[in-house]
Amino acid sequence: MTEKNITEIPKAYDPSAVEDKWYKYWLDQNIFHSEVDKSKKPYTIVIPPPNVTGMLTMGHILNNTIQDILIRMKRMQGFNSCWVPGTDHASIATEAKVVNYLKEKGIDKFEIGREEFLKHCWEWKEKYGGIIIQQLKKLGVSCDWQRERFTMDDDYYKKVIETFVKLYNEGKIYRGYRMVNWCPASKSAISDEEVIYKTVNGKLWYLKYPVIGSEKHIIVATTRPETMLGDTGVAVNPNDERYKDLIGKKILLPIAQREIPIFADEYVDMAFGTGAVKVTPAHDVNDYEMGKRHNLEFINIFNDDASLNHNVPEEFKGLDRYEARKKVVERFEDLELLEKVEDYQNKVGYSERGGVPIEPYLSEQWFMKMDELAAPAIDVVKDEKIKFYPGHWIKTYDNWMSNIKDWCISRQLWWGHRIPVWYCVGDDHCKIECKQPIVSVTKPEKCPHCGSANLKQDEDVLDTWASSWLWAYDVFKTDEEQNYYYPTDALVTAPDIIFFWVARMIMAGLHFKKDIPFRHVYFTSVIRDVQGRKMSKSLGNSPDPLDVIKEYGADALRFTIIYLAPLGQDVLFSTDKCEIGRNFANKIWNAGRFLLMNAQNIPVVEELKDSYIDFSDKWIYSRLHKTLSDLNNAMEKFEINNASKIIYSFVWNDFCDWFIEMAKNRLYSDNEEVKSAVLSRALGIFENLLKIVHPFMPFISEELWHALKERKDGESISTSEYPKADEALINPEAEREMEFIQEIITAIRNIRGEMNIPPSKYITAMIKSSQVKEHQIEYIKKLARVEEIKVDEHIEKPKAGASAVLKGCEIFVPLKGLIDLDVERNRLQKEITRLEGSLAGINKKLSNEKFIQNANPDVVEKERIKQKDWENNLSKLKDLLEGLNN
RNA sequence: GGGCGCUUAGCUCAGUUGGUUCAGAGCAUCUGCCUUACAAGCAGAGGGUCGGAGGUUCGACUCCUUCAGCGCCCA
Repeated sequence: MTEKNITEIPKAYDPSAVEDKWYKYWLDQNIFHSEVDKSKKPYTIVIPPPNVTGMLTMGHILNNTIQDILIRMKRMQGFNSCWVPGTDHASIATEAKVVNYLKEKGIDKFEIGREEFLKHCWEWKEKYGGIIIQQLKKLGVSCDWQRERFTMDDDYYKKVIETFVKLYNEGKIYRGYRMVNWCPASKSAISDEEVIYKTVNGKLWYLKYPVIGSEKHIIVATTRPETMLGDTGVAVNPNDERYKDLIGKKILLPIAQREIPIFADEYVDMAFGTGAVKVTPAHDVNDYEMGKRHNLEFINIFNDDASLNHNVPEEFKGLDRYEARKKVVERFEDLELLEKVEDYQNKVGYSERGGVPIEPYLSEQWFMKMDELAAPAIDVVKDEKIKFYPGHWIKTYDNWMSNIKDWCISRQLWWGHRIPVWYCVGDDHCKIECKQPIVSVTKPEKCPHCGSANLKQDEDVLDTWASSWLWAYDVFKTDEEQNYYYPTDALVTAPDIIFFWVARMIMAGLHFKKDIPFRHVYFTSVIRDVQGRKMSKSLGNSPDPLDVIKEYGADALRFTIIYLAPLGQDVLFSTDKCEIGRNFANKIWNAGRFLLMNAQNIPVVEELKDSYIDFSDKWIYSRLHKTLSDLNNAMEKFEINNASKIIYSFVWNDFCDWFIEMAKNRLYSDNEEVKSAVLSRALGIFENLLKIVHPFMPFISEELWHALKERKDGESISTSEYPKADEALINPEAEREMEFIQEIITAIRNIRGEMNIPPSKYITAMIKSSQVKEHQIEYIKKLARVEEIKVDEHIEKPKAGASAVLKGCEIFVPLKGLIDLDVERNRLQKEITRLEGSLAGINKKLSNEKFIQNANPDVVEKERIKQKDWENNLSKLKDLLEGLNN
């Protein structure tokens, strides 16, 4: 990169001018690519794969910025950083999109058949699959794009299939006719975790069922009257006196005209409704259990789209479940069997993807046995072999894992990993054994039992998570790579997939790789709008991250979102908050601009040693190394939000507000050697500053890093060495001295502010002290805009003037004719009041015998010193106030 | 019903092992400034007694109990 003409450096940082340029540079230089290198320690992250056809959201921005910060920092610290990106085929979501798309064109999935449909899916994937990846690049993430994976890549696909076969052979996968959560929209089973419970305002219908051989009715309450067509019993609690005499009798089910028993079961809650419940074993989980206990009939009344099937009276056949509900209620009214209707709030399970209420539905599905897989996975989290951030997620995880149920892994979909099971359709020679499924990675030639080649593969595909649970290691293709990169170091993910993904990855890792999949799990904040509502498409409250990047720059967005996102807290985000990041970028830009402008006229030297070093230099080194040390601590605890604040404060407060301002004195001096030393040193600090900033704001830091000096081809701040904290350079003495100067300057500025003295007016100040040293005076002059300073232990307070009392000194600002006595009295009085308050507290404490006895002697001593200092200051202030009144 | 989290300046949030130089930051507000890096800026100021109650302690925003409100997860 060539030297820039400084006059060309614009006053305001323009991200659009630099971001694309550097991203291309990083890719061209292959900086993000990692290869196995046994001489270096790996630092590995696998991306939580976004849906292949998804769009970038603010959640992705937060999540991926965090990962990039970790990866970039480790890369600079000498680790072999490897961040594997990729996408997830998102079986149900993608299939739904394609189905809808085809429907609009008048094409039906089932008419065109599986093969043709899958072609459309792949086309869709090719068309939209790259979008989110391209969007991520705009954010500046340093993924190893050569390693980009997709959960349906050929080799990954094969791993998923092999895993199924392996687990089947271990007896952990079985097929069963069970009640599952059925999504009538996608016509597929879904897992428990894909059911979202919503509170809805419904009704409670009280239906009268006539008891056979009696004039009596038994009244049952239900939120779903249409399911009565599948009722095969009525249950009451055995202890319920009201119904004791009815147990064992039968009722004649209205409409269906079926005789069904009244029986007793402990499960029934006597307090709910009438205490008698209708039992529909084929369409309710609890009823299913009761049905099994009492040998009831299981009558399935629904088709796979939740319309009524042939098991109901003619007039109901084909009706949608909600139409059927209306009609059942009408019929009960006609029959005068509707006792009453009440408003009722209940929780209804909705299909996460289909968006419609799920139907408990009996069907043949594949399940995975979970208890044995879960046991070791519980331990590694409990023992903190895997650490969660924030830690409170451990309990949630533990609770779920300890009550884990078998996992329904089959989906009645086509887009996904087709279950590697074949069935013998056979012919006349089939034997009993031919009914057994043939489980095989590749298609078997023939049935092992009867020899028939007439085999049919299972129509279903696997749940998406049954593929992505292998992500942590099967993204690495060879054993060598897996051995090197696995276990990965950190997983950064949204908390809502803790069960879907995190838990299952841990189980897969432990079971198949005999090791944890990652050492640290960072659960990100949830991004909300300023009103605290979740970002959602339907609310339209979710800004398009690309628009935000366009307006503020990727660095600004990255920094802002991190700055706003404390560990374990939700983030209330709005686009205009990106001013935080934009302004910060601009501040860094201008600090650089200032130094570079000076570098035009002042020679920069490489070798500085200790030439012309003064306390302000020592102080900024001290601050730098304290910052690095704090930063390390924060990052170790994954307090990334805190880290961003540490950086912000160092850059803005220490470096810009104080160090640069003080450096100006010497930069504008006549001594060329001093100027050169000061500027060179400032540039050195600034380069370190850029490195600290880089993981958070990669673009601007790269741009300025190159502007600082001539760099070799291919060099990048990304691969430069991260500064190490050096405890020896943390200098308490310089910090104390600086603090003293800062207090004096602030005191004078305060007087200026309160007296409304404009910056253009220079003033005189007197400092009564024995501690102010000669070399400090110029700094005080410069920063407090003072023309002349007198320092002496024996200075007398001038007649008309403002004053301030600090530890170790008194400050007087003569203001003949300018002083407003009332303002000055108020200033002093305010300070007196404050001190008196503090002193009262400390006096009380020190006069408390028990405090003296029980408190740590160091604490007592500290309090005594404070007491003395404050008393001293107080009496001086009182004298000053007194003097003012005379 | 079970679990988890939150309640600190007008707003959004920090506050590690309990000690009035930790009651703090950013934004917002007020005042004065285009001071030759930055008005996307500089300097100064006002503003909270830390949800309520009780307890432990010489001492609690910080520990315990309880109540109230808000949010999330699971059943």
